[in-house]
Amino acid sequence: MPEKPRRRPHPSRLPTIRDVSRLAGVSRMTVSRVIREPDRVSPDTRNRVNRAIADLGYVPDRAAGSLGSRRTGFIALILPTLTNANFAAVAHGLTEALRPADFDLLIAYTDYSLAEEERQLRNLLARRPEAIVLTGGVHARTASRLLLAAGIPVIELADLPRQPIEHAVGFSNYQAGRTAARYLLERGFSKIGAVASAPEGDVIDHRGEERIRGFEDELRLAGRPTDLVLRHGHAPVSYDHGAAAIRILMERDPRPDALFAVSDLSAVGVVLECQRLGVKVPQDLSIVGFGDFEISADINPPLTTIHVDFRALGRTTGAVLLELLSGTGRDDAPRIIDVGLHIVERASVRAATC
Amino acid sequence: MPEKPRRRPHPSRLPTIRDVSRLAGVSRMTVSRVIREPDRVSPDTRNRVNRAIADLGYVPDRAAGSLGSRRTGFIALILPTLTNANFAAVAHGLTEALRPADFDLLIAYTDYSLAEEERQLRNLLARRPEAIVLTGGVHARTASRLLLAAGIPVIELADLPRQPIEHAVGFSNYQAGRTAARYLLERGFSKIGAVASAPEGDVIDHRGEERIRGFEDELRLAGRPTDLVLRHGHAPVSYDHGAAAIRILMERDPRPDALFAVSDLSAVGVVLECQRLGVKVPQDLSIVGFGDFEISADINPPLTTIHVDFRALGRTTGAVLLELLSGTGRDDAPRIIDVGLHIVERASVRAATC
DNA sequence: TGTGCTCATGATATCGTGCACATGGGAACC
DNA sequence: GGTTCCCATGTGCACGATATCATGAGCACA
Repeated sequence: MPEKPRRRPHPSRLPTIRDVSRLAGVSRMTVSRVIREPDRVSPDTRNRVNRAIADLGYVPDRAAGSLGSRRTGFIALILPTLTNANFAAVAHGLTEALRPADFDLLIAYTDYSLAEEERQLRNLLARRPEAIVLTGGVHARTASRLLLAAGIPVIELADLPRQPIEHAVGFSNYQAGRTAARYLLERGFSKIGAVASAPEGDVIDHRGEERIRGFEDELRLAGRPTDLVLRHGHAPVSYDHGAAAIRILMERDPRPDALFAVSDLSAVGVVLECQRLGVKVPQDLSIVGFGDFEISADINPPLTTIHVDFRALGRTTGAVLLELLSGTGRDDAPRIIDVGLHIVERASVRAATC
Repeated sequence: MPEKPRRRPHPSRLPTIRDVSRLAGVSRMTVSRVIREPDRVSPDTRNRVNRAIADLGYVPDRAAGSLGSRRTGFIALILPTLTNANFAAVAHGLTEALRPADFDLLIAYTDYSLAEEERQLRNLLARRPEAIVLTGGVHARTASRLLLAAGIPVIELADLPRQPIEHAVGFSNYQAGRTAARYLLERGFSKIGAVASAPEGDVIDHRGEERIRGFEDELRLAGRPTDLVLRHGHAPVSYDHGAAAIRILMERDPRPDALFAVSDLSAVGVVLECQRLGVKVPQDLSIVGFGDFEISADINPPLTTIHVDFRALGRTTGAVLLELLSGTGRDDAPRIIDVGLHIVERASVRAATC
């Protein structure tokens, strides 16, 4: 028996599952099955329904579907910015991993502000994501509370915090800084400096700051001074940041003979400014960067830098997510995955003098 | 009188508007009003409800809300890629404009594939966006049909197609190419070349191809040959593309004395490779790019290029969107907005020889 | 005092889909 | 041949919110 008649819907509305069911002469539930578990519908009926779907141009409303199923298919992603190629790569990698499972990414960015992160978080929560991915490290207190109260998996990205909220996929920025310092120390440099951004209000590059902290600690452990570590400008850094910073440092006495830049973007700026100033890299100044951006390999000289595969990081995060979400709900032990990092040696560092 | 009792909800669920209404001793409708039109609720009641909201940590479920209100608050954005700084800037600009009106961006990217664009489109439509923004120009036939059938505003971005689907905010890539050619012709160059990507399957940079088409047309109108226009590699182009392309062109006889690169990324690669090859820019080779990326101003020599303010383009698109969506539904005349472009003269082009 | 208006609030009916359970027919089994 | 089971399909309702209309109190005005 057909379903009881309803008020005629507004004619300009998008077709609904009911329109399809009427056209195909089946119940709504059968249409729903054809879409989600076609094997459980007889081939004959299935064809009829599929034709009706095509004729009407029917596209299921996922908002409506998620109301009942409690599955929105959304994953929330909060990044500092999209204009950084490495963060964009994270988004790409995550999408790659998630797409086959029919998840959509809800992307927000904070411009490195904690207050903005919290605002974005609150906003995203209203869309009922099934998991939240955000850059790891420092969060506003209220934000942490919101994250815990949401009752969904939380993955911190790109840094392994000492106290992760729950899961984390990334690497130790602190160790990255120490690695850079050790690399320069081992090569016998004596006047080692660094360039980073300075905090401005709540706009702080916490991961960059971790790297510089590690860098300074390693210098101190080696009994070296840290007064050539320059914090200048504010996040996000870019070419101009490096250019301005190196101009300042070259006024210092003594001048640095080696430099770690908190980001390749800044490091590239240093290299280009050195070209203009007539400072020879690496003869007069050696440079190590972080991030291994595309441009880093192409400038002259190509940049020695710390490489992290951010796209893979995104993919790994996606894989962890799928595991957590497909799971039976048990086994929610925190995943802490270190994707590691390594130095890519190019020509911006002078060979050891010893 | 209180609402009729319901089955006790699952205890671990997120609080709903009903939980709030019970705690505050009001109806659900009143809670809804406190959130969306607080002025229409008495201060006393409003405070009670707000306290209940805070106590429970209630966050409204927008998916549920949109079912009734037919307003999802989603704007769909389809871009070729996120790893291009100019497209990322579009996303930023659009977000800026849309955030105050409480819209969220649903971002998808196609990797320059038309088939992928259509897939993404179909996927996005299931979220019932209130408008669709996508890069303008060429689309799959099915995609165009889907766009029209969706019954929502469609804005094409970053190119002004000859036949826009509906609205368009951007500039003429064809004119950009002609402008570049005219610029080089006026400066008296005789062996003018260009580098672009070649189509590969359905992976085509249609906007870049428009620029090259304009460039070639202008050369032809001036009676010049176009055999130094090189299509090489496939989209998206980057530094390596330019480096490889210039190596090929420098084998040609005659060699070009001036070059237009379809994108600054490629142009920067050309400049850097010229540094390595010992080709002097601009003395031996002059270069004009497109896009005015951040790196373009910082390399040596800095790049003469065609500038388009993509962030502003995003903001303008957002403003148009708000106008279209706030409107009464009438006045849906197509908006075609040309944001223009201009040449930024730097040092990569030799001064006129005449 | 009666009429009419505004204001604050509530009751009810959806919005479009998925879940849980019901139903009926046919095959399989002893 | 009766019982059991499975398969294909249908029914009813819940999901969490909003739109619409209803209600009653309070007030102004003639």
